[in-house]
Amino acid sequence: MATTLTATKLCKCLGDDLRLSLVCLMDVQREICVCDLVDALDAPQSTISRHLAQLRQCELVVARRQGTWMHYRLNPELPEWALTVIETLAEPARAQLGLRTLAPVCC
Amino acid sequence: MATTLTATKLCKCLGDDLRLSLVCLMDVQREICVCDLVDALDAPQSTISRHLAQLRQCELVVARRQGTWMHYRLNPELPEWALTVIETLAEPARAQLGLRTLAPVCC
DNA sequence: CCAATATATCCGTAATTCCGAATATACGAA
DNA sequence: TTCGTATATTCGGAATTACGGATATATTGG
Repeated sequence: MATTLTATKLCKCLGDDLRLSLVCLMDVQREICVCDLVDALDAPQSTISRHLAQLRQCELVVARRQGTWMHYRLNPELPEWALTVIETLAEPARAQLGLRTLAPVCC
Repeated sequence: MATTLTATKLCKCLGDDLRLSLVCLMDVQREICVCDLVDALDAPQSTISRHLAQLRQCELVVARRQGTWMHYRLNPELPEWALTVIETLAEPARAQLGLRTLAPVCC
């Protein structure tokens, strides 16, 4: 059920270290596939997948299937304000979370 | 215990309708006192106060006492990025939350 | 000191969110 | 069809957060 993205929902999505990491990584890299996310962030696959589902449900990200792989990226139809928030947070978040820009392993 | 404001913490603070409302109101009005907040937002006083305490603890807002009243405002020493996020969210949030610009009752 | 007002904190409970192992599903290749 | 890989979903329990009535604290005025 695709609900509209509200300010509160966006913040809820970004108010979690793991989800914020996911979003930040997608903000730099155009597209990332799940396996890369799984080994970039130190968390079990099911956890990553669950958070991705949440981001999808809020329409923050979209997925593209390529064979068995799923490629995620920020929803290109994100409202202006949402994108601004994400990009504003990207830098402090990267520092806070110690995100290394990841070299794509798979695909 | 004043901890540093991280991106995640900011988002957690803003990821709640009531707290987002509080922050938005402070973003327009320079300073607001609790009683005005209590009757602007439809919630019991203890709830408002609890959320204000949380915002204070994250150093998102600061309080000034004037007699029995407490005046709250956004922390003027907020990092740039945090302020940008708040101001970016202000408009969509106001729409989402149906915030009327409140006429100060007390003080 | 006492009363009144404004605000903060406590605390038990309810609601929400999070976790990750297990399991299911989707797809390509053989 | 069967296997192997990639990803998604389920589900029960743990952890976090939210709620609000009751109560505590702070301040002013008498």
